[in-house]
Amino acid sequence: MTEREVRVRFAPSPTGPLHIGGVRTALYNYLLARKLGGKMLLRIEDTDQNRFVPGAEEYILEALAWCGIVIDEGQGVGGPHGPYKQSERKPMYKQYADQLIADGHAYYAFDTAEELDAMRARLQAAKVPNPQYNSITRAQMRNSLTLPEDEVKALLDGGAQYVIRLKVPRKEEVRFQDLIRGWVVVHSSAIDDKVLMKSDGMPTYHLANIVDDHLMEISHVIRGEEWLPSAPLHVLLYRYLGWESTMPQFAHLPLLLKPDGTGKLSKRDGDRLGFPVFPLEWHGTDAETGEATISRGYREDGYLPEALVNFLAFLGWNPGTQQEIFSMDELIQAFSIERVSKSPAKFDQNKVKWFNEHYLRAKSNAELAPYLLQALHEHAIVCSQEKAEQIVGVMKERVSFPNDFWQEAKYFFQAPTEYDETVVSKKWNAAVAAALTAYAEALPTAPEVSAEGLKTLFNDTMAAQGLKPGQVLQALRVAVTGAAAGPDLFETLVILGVPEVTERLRTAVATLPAAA
RNA sequence: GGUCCGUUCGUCUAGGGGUUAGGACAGUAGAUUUUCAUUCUACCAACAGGGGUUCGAUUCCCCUACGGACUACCA
Repeated sequence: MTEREVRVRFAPSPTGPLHIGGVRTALYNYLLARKLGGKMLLRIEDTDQNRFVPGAEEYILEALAWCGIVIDEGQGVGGPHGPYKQSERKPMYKQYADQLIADGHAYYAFDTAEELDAMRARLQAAKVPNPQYNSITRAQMRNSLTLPEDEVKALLDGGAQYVIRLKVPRKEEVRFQDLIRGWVVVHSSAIDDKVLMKSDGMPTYHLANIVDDHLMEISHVIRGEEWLPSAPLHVLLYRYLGWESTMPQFAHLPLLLKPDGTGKLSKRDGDRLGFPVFPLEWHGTDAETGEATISRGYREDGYLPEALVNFLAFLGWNPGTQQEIFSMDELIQAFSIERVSKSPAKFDQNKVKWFNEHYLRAKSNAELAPYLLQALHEHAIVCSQEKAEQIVGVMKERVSFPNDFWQEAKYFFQAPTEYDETVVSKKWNAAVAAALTAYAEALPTAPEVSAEGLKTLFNDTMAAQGLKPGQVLQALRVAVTGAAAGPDLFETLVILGVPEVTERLRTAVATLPAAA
C-alpha cells in the first residue's frame, strides 16, 4: 500500500458532557495525528435522536479547546468532507445499505419489537446461550430472506416499517490486527445480524461510522475498548462495501477504571468520591427526577489544562523514560501508539493533584495573579496587579489549586476577626503583648520597607525586651493574620504594609487576653 | 450464560529467560524552616495461583482464579 496521509478522528455522541475518558481518547488521537504530521477530525455521531442532549456539542468543542486539542477538520471547523454531523449526512447512508442488499450482504427485516422480544424469550426458554438475530434465527423471522419476493415488495411499497440488517455469515473467522492488542480473532457466529438502517431512516452507529470513516479517508481508528467486540463487525462491513484495502488501522484503548474497586469510571463516581469526571462543569437535568444537576469540572475546580493533559496522557501510556512532566509539544514528540498499554488504569486523584501543583508552581506570578484578582473581584475587593502578583508569589508553593489563593490569602485583605486558639493559648501573654506593642511603635514610617529590615528590627526589639524572637514570632503571626501558619512572616508584613500591620497589632493587643 | 480483552508495589508504570525487579504518586521517618507548606534525604511496598518448556521463568506456553468490556432499531 502506498503512503497514506494520516487522518484520525474523534467521534463523540452529543448525549451529555464529554467524559474524561473521552478526553483521553481525543488526546491520543490528537497526539498521533500531530506526531505523524496528519489531520485530526471531529465528527459528531448523533444518529440517535432520542439521546440527543442540547448543549452537548458545544460542550465537546469547548472542552477540547480548553485542553489544547486542536481540530483540523470537522464540526465547528469545516473542511472538504462535510457535513461533519451525522444527522446532517442522513441522505448519504441509504445508498450503501442498498448496495449491501443488492450484493446479498444485507436484507430487510419487518419484525416488530414484540416479535423480537418473543423470539428472545423463546430462545431463552430453550436455553440458547446467546439469543440473537443471526444466521440461524433469521430463518424464523419476517424478513426479505424468508418472505416471498412479492410480499416483500408489497410491504415496502405499502410503507411498512422495516430495518436493514447485515447478513452475517454462518461460519467464518473474522480477524484484524489491532495496533495495541495484536491479532484479534472472532468467529462470525458470535456476531448477530446488526441493524444497519433503523426504521426511522437513520443509520445505526455501525453503518454511519464505517461509511463516514471511509468517506473521510480515516487512516487510524483510535477508540475505547468498549468497541473491541464490534470491531469484527466493522471489518465485515468494510469488506462487503468493497473498502477493505483502505480500511483504517484499529487501536482499542484500555478503559479508565474507578479509583476504588473496579469497573468503568462513571459519572456517579465523581460525586461519590469527590472529584470531577468531566473537563468542564456541566449543567444538566436528572434523567429520573427532572431536577437540575451540576456536575463538577476540572476547569472550575481549578485544574490547569496542561496538568490534566499530562496526567491523562500517562494513564495508559508512557514514553519508556523516567521523564513524567511533558508539555503538549513534548507529548507529541514522544508519543507512539505502540507504547500504549493493554491493561486498564485506575484513576488516581493524588496524581492529578500532583501534576496540578507542579504546573501551578511553574507558572509566573503574572500568569497566576488573575485567579486571585477574579476571586477578589467577586468579593468586591480592589487590588492592584502588582500586589496580587506579590501575594500569589508567596502563596503558590503552598496551594494545590489557583482557587485556593483567595481562601489562603484572605487575611491580606481582611483583618482577622478571630485568632488561632492553640497559638493564643500557648504563646500569648502580657510580656509578648508588650513586646509586640513596642514593635508596632518601632515600625518605620517610610513607605519603603524590606522583609530583611523588618526582621532585623524585630530581632532588635525583642532583644531590648529581653525576649527571644522565637518566643514572639508565632504570636506576631497570629496577631497579624489570625492564622497559625503561612508564608514567610516578614514577607507577609511587607505586603500588608506598615500602617495595616500597626493597626492589626493594636487591635490584637486590645482584643486578646493579656493574662498569664 | 456466551464472545472478546486484560492481570508487576495501595495507585500509574519500567523491565524482561539469569536484575539488589527501576521510577513516579500516596504513605512513613528524618533534615531544613520562626510556623505550616515547599525542598532535600531515607524507608515502606509488587511479578494472581497451578502446571509445563528450560540448566534457569516474574518474563514463553497451557489451565485456573479474578477483573473488565460487549451481548439494543445506544453510541
